[in-house]
Amino acid sequence: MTDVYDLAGLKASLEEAAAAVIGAPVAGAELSVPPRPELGDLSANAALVGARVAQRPPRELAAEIARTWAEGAGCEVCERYEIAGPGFLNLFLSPAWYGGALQRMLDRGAAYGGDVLPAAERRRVNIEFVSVNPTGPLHVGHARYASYGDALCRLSAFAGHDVTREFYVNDWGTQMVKFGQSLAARYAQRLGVEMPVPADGYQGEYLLDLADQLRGEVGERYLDAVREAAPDAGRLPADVVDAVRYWGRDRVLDQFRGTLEQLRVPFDVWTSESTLYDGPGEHRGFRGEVGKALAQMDAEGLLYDEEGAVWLRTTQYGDDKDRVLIRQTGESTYFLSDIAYHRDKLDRGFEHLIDIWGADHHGYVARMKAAFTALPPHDPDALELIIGQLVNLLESGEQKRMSKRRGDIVTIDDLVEAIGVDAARFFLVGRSHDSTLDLDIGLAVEESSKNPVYYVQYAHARICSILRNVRERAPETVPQPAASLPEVPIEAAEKALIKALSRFPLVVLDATRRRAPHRMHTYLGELAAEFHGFYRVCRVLADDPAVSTFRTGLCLATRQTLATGLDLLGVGAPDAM
RNA sequence: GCGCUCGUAGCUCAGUCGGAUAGAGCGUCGGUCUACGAAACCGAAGGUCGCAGGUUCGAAUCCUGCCGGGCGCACCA
Repeated sequence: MTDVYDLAGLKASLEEAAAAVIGAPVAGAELSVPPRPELGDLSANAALVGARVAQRPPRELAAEIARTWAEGAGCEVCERYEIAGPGFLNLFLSPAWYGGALQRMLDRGAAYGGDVLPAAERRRVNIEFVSVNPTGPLHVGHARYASYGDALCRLSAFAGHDVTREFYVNDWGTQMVKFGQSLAARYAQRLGVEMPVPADGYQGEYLLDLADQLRGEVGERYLDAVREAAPDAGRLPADVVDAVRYWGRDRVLDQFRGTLEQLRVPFDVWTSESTLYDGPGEHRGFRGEVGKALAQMDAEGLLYDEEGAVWLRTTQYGDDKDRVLIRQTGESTYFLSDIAYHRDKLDRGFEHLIDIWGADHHGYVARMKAAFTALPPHDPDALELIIGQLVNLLESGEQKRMSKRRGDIVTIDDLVEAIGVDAARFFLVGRSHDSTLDLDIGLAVEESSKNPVYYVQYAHARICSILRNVRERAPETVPQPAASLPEVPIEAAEKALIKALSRFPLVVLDATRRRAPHRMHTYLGELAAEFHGFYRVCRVLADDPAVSTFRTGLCLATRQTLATGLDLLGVGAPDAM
């Protein structure tokens, strides 16, 4: 079933040969491009990796693997091979391999690179990201997680997972009460009532606009309540604060949707924390999903009462200390909501849960993992917590602190307006999520024309231009969908480009498995560079029509791969720039 | 103090489940448009891969210790 014209298949066939020689499967063998072209087209380290198990010298092993492979699976495509260095097996592939590989890419069209996950690895997966309390605008930090999460979703779905994208709305608890009080205070001010925003409330100016809107909709409905409580927003009656905060939440969520849509980050499901407290059943004074979770934890004997609070024994599952679920005041903690929420996600039929959190939440990982494991099905591997590092905001080299409550933030809308969606997305997903990211807005604007995204997009536009030329001046050389490409001599630059293209499915697989979309970013830069190199050396509209047809096919495959890869990162592929 | 994480070229970063002479972009210097897009290409300069040990045929990659930056260590979220 392995197809040696596909890089993954070629690798598999080499591993089979190695396994046959050694008598045991080799783990961790890689197929790479050698550092210098004269060393060969591809290089396999199977003999080096397998030497220890086989208890034989690597070079001797490599020779035997090479012979087995070249006489078996590789006989059609192996021109010759060399054993090099400590035991690398360097392959020189025949022109037939290059033609066959390109042919397969064209045959698959837009599907090329997709469905690469083995069936056994595919899951119904829920990816939750951005999730933020709806108390103010989304800022550039959120943009990073939005870009990362969205790219991970696109990659995972393309690779073969069944992906649901979810946004968890933290609209319950202390922060939301502060938000309600702050908004009510701004509303009061608009009505001429003296009521400052609470010191630990949300000071941002965006609340002024919301307050105006609120006043426009409800008029003076809350005037009496506001006068009664003034000047202390903390004395506002709960029903007023609730009404205001839920109204405000809905407005903020509308803004979220608009901003995220503009950033090309769609969500399938929006779940409100507050809805977890609604529903049938009751346990320890809580209903809905939260009540269900509490009942289940009691059934497992995980809860105890102490100092007037209800605690969960997370220490039994690796946490530093036990955690409070129900406070002395009788209120739930955020942690309790979160347990109920994750339990519910499993109930909804997901086999694998991924949460993407900012580094400022990493202290929360151990307890979440512990709680999740404590509940059936007691499977820690079903929940994957990905910690993304933060965005460092700089202003002319100086570090700048953002605070949502202070209202001192650079929003996603600001960023998109400044440099555009494509440049923003490409930049934000260009580095590993494990590294902190410096962002200087001023510098980003100044340098946006140098953003590497244009390098990749330029390659795409250039190909489109070439293809327009070919269709106009030599339409008969455009490869026909059903026909095979002609056999022609293949230049080194063409080989390099085909090799780069043939890596694409492996990059999709690797980026998906490692949750590392930035690998696609890096790859696209390399692919574009190979194309520009090809373009310099090889004329597509050649004297020989067969050569033109082959090269046009190469352009088509490159154009498709660039477009697919860019789309996986949420970036557009323009026909002209 | 404890935990997580990062430390690679002047700057921003790839490469990190061990592999050949450690890469890219930006910046600097020099060269390429009378044939398909110069937003491109070619070349040069630029490195104790934070430091010190260890593991082995082989370490930027794994282990230990130290140094430095970021982030956490709530009955906030």
